Amino acid sequence: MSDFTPTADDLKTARAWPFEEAKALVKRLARLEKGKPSDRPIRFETGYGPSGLPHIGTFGEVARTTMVRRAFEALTGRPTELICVSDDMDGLRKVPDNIPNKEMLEPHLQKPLTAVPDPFGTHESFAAHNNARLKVFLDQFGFDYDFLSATDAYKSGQYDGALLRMLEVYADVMNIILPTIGEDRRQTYSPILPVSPTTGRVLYVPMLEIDAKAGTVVFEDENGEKVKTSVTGGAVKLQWKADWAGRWFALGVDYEMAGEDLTESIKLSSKILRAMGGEPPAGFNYQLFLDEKGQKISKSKGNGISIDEWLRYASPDSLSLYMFQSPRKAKKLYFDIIPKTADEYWSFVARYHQQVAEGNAKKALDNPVWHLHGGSVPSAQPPVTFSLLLNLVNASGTSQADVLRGFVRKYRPDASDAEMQALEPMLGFAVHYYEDFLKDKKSYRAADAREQKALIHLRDALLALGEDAEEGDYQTAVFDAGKAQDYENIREWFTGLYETVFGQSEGPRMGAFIKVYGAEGMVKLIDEALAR
RNA sequence: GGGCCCAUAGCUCAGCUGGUAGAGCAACUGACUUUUAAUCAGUAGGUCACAGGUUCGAAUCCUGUUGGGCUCACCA
Repeated sequence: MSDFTPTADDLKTARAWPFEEAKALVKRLARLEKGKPSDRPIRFETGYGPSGLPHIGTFGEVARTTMVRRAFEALTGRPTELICVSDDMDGLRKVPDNIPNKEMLEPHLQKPLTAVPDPFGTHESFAAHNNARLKVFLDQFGFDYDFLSATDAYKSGQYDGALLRMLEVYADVMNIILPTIGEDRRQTYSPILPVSPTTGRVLYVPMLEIDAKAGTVVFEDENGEKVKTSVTGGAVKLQWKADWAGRWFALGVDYEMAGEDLTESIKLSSKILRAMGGEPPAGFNYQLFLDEKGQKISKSKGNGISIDEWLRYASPDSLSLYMFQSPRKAKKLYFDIIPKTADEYWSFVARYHQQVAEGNAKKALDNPVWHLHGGSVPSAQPPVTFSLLLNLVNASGTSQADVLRGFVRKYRPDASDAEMQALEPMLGFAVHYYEDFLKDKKSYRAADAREQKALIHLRDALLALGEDAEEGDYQTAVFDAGKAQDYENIREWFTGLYETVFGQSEGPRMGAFIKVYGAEGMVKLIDEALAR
């Protein structure tokens, strides 16, 4: 690690967007605290609908929020925390398509997800199952966060204050929300959704009476009976935008970002929060992802890239880099950018260490990798780029990590153990990429008469040389084989060799390749080519 | 139609408290000539979407236009 400690001045002038966000947050706090800062942790939040599986947007949101968090910490030195809230008290609206035992969920429609049994049979509820999956997902990337179940928050009384406050300003809240919804819905709308004491379902019914002092509401239950209930302790939950405002109020959220599709919701929730006497968190709306053709990526269309696909070909760090870049711009997310982003990541790492060594703090703070790693940038870099590795894997036509590793040793004999270690994950990515995209593009042709002779010549030479010859000897053998057939331009022979043996018109430097791949292995490849 | 966001080299982006356009990759040329890749050296490539305005000076600020994305019933 070549970390450095930026000066206050460096930090103040840092312009990378996480710093801009951090500064906006500082302003918010200054306004709020009026010169007497508390020592409470500054709270960052991300929220999830628990019915959906974690996806690339989930990663992006947590990664980006974490970048702002780290920038804020560096800027202010204040303690922070990130709360990931799962909205698991929401009613089950419909049975998802992508689960087993669908029929067992039917009777539980409209119940809070924490009250719906787990169709996978592994957890105590459907919500618990999805929450566990979310946590595994986040942990896989090493995110630092505190998980909060909305159901727990309601039931434990953590939201009670917000609920009671909501009753006090009920009329204002209604006035804010009603103009934004349809005529029909207005008649029955309520920001407060009671849970039916008889059926356990989340009810979308109007409040017949409200007693802010007592903290109670009256509504009509599904059986037609009027029920009076306290709003505390999980007897009711808040609906969507009110829920967001209530959560901000109850948790004292200081920072939250959201996709731009939620811009309007944020505005409305902010109004509600202000009506309650709260101050909306800082944050911004990041843009959605597009596919190669500029179409919006949606799970139903199946276009674009999933997070699993990205991680099959490149590291989580490279994905973080992608998330760092231009968050306000709708970005195209498709396969071609993966190798590029992977290489860019390492070149930023290299540049970062150079910037630190030169004492150029401004540049270092602008460098994406500072933000990806919160200032602790790994020092060991792989000795080759991903695109070189792809060339190698493609040229050699091998998906054996051993052979690739050998190649890299040849090319970069002075690579340290740490560098070779950093190469390891990259080898797997390259092999995947080769197998999925490059392998099928190979097309072998049969050798013509002259090429056959030359190949046989080379084959015999290799057998004679055996496994222990020098790289140069192998290289010479290849040339001799070509010269013996009187190729006027030796390049022709190489092209023929590549096309018949490797199935492409370009290939690896032969001497090095044979040394690493083994003379015997090469003989085998030649035999295969001769048999075509 | 209203609101919000975006528009810089082929690609991905940087440049934003206004001061003669940058990087990486791709492309091209050359060197090594025992090919290719790599490496090294170099070249080319942009009226900063368009049009106005403010200014001594605008990619940068303002207005408008065009193009793209999101959003404006319900659900989250």
